[in-house]
Amino acid sequence: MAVDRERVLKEAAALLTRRASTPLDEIARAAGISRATLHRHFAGRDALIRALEEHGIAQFVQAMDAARLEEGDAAGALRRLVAEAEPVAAVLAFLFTENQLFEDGEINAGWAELDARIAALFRRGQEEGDFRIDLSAAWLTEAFYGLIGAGAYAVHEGRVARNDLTHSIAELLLGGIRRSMEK
Amino acid sequence: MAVDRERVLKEAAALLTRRASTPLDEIARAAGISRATLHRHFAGRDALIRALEEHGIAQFVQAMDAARLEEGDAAGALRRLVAEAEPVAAVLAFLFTENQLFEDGEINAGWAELDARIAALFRRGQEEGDFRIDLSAAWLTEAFYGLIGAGAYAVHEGRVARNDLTHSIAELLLGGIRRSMEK
Amino acid sequence: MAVDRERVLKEAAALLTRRASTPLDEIARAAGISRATLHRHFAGRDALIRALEEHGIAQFVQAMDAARLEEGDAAGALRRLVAEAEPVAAVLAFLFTENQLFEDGEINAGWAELDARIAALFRRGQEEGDFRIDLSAAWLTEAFYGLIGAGAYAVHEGRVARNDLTHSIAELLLGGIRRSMEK
Amino acid sequence: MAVDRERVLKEAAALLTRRASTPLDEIARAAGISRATLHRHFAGRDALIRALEEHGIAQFVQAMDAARLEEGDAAGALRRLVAEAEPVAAVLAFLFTENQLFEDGEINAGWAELDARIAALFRRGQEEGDFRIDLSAAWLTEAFYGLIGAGAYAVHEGRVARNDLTHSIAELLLGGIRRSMEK
DNA sequence: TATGAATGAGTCTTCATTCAT
DNA sequence: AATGAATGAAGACTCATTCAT
Repeated sequence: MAVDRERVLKEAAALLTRRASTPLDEIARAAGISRATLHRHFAGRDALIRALEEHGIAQFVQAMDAARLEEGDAAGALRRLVAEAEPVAAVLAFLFTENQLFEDGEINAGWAELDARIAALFRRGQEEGDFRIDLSAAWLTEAFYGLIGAGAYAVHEGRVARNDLTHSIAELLLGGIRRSMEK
Repeated sequence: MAVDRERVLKEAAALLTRRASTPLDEIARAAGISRATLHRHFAGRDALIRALEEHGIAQFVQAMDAARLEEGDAAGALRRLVAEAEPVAAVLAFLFTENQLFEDGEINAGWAELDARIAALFRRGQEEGDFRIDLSAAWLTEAFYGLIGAGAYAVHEGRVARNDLTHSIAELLLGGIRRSMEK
Repeated sequence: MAVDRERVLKEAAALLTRRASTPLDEIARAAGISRATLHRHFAGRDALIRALEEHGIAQFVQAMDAARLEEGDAAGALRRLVAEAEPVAAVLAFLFTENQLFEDGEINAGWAELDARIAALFRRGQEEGDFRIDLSAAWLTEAFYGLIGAGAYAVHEGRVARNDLTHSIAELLLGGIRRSMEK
Repeated sequence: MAVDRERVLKEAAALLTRRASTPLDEIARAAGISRATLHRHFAGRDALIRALEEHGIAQFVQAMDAARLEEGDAAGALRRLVAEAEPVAAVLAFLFTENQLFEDGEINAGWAELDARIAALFRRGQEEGDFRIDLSAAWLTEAFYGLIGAGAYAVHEGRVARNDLTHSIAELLLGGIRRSMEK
C-alpha cells in the first residue's frame, strides 16, 4: 500500500505548527506509518521540512494564480488573494517562523518569487494611486504574512470565526482600524 | 561575581529568537557562564523560557504603562503603544511562537492581562467612534501582535529600517493600505 | 538479532550487586549492547531495577514452588527452600538493599506474597509443634532473608564454599549454634 | 560555632542507610550546615563514608569491650554481644552493604579485627564444646552480621519491636528455630 | 570558619538515522 | 515497500568539588 505523501505532509504541518520540535516519531505515528517508513520517504527532518515548504509554496502559488493578481484594481486583487490564501494560512504560518533555516537555493527562490508577486501587487496599487506610498511594498508584504499568520492562530485559538477570517484580514489590511467616511 | 540574570535573559532571547532549539550550552556560553551555572539559575530549559516569558511580559507591561493607554484619543494611545512596544518586539515575537506550551497559570494570567489591556484600548476606540466596529477587539489584538512580530522579523531581515518600524506598524494598523482623502 | 533480555538482566544483576551505582553505560557494555538499546528495552535506570525485581521475584517464586513448601514437615520444607533459593541469593541480596525505593504497587505486592508464603511456612512449623513460638514468623522471615544475603556475600568473598551454603544456612536457621543432644 | 561532627555522622548514617546514593547536599542540609561546610570537614564523599566506617567500627569495638567476650561461657558472651551491639545495628547494617568499596588499609584492618574477635568467640564456643563445629566460625561471623542487619531492618519496618530485638537475634542464633527439649 | 556561587565531570535521556528482515 | 530493532550523536541534568567573600 503506497504511503500517502499528502497525508504525511498534512499531519506534519499540523504537528509542527503546534510545536516546532515535534519528534519525527510522533509525526510518523500521526500519519499512520513507522518512523523508518517516514525516513524512506523523506530523507530526514530537514528534507521533510523542505518538502513542507515546497508544498506550501506550491499551494500558495496556486492560490495566487487563482486570485488573478493582475486583474482589476489592486484592492480587489488583494481581497481575492486573502480569500484564496486562507486555507493555506496555517501551513504558511508555520513556515514563516521556520524559514530562516535553510540555504537551499531552490526553496529560497520559491519564497523570493512569492514575495515578488505580492510586492508587485502592492506596488501596482501604489502606482495606480490606490495604495499609500509611505509604507514600502516590502513592509506590506511582511505585514501581509504577519496578518495571515495571526489570523490562522486566532482561528486556531477560537478567537475569530473561520468564516470571518477573510474579511478580517482583508479589511484590516486595506482600510485599517480607523473609521472613515467612505466605508 | 554575581551572575547577571538580566544578561542571561537577554542573550537567551537573542539566541532563541533566531533558533528556538538553541542548546542551553550555547546560551550559557553567550552569557559568559557555564552550563551548570545556567542550571543553577534556571532549573531547566522550560524554566528558562518561562523566565523569559515573565520578563517579556513585565517589559511589555512597562511599555503599556509608559504608553498611558487611557489618555487622549485611542489612535494616539495606540501610536504610543506601538512606539513603546517596539524595543520588546523581538522577544514578544519569539514568545508568541512558543507560548502554546505551558500550563503555568500565572504566566497565562500575565498574557491574559496583556490581551485584556490591548483589547480594552481597541474597544475604547470603538466606543468613542474612532475605530470601526466590524473588526472585533479580539481580532485586532491578535493582529497587533502579528504586526509586531512581522515588524521585528522585517527589521531583523533588513527589509525595514528600525527607525521606520513604529510608523510602519502604527500607520498600517490605523489607516490600512488604501489611500484616502483624510490622510 | 534480538536483544537477550535475560542476558541484560543477568549482567545488570551481577554488576549492580557489586556496586549499586554502576552506570547504565557499563551495564549495557557488559550485555553487549549500546546504551541507547538498553534504553529501548528498559526505559531508564528505575525501570531496569524494577525489571530486575520482577525477575528476581519470579525466580524466587519458582524456587518456592519447586520447594513444595506445603509438603512434609516444616523443617524439611525449609531445607528444600534454602536449597532452591540459593542460586537466586545474590540477586535477592541486592534487591533487599534497594527495594525501599519504589512505590510500585505490583512489585510490592510481589514481595508481600513472598513474605506471606515464607511466613506461612514458619507458622505451619509452629502450629505443628516443630518450631519454637517465642520467635515471631515475621521475624523469622526477615532472618531468613538476612541469612540468604549474608550467605551470598560470604560466598562472594570466598569465606564459605558454594557447596556448603545450603547446609550452612539451613542448619543455622533450624538448629542454631548450640550443640545439643538430639543432633 | 563549631560544627557538630557527631551530628553530621549520625544524619549521614541515617540517610545513607535508606539510600546509599543520597547526595551530600541532602546530608548537609539534614545536619544543618551548608554543602561547602560539609566539605571542609570531610574532604569528600569517600572521606565521609570512611569516617562513618571508622566511627561505626569504634562504636562496635566499644560494644565488644562492654560485652566482655572472654568472660563466662561463650553463649552468655554472645548474648551480651548482641545486646551491646543492638544500638549500633543500623549503622553496621549500612556499612555491611557498602564496605566492598575501599582499599584503605586502616579501615580494612579495623573490620578484620572485628571479624577476628567475633570469630574468636565462636571458636572458643566450639572448643569448649558448647557450639557445633560443622558451621565454620567464618560463616557464623557473617551470619551474625546478617542477623544484626536483618534485625535493624525489621525494627525499622515495624515488624519487630525494638525491645524484642536482642532476644530475637540471640535466641535464633543460639538455638535456631527448632523446638527442643532443653529450652 | 562558614558559606553562596560557580563549575567540570559524569551520567541519563532523547532523537534522528541506519540496518536487517 | 515497510518495519522493528539497534545505535551514534547530541543535549539535558546532577553532583561533587572548588573558589571568593
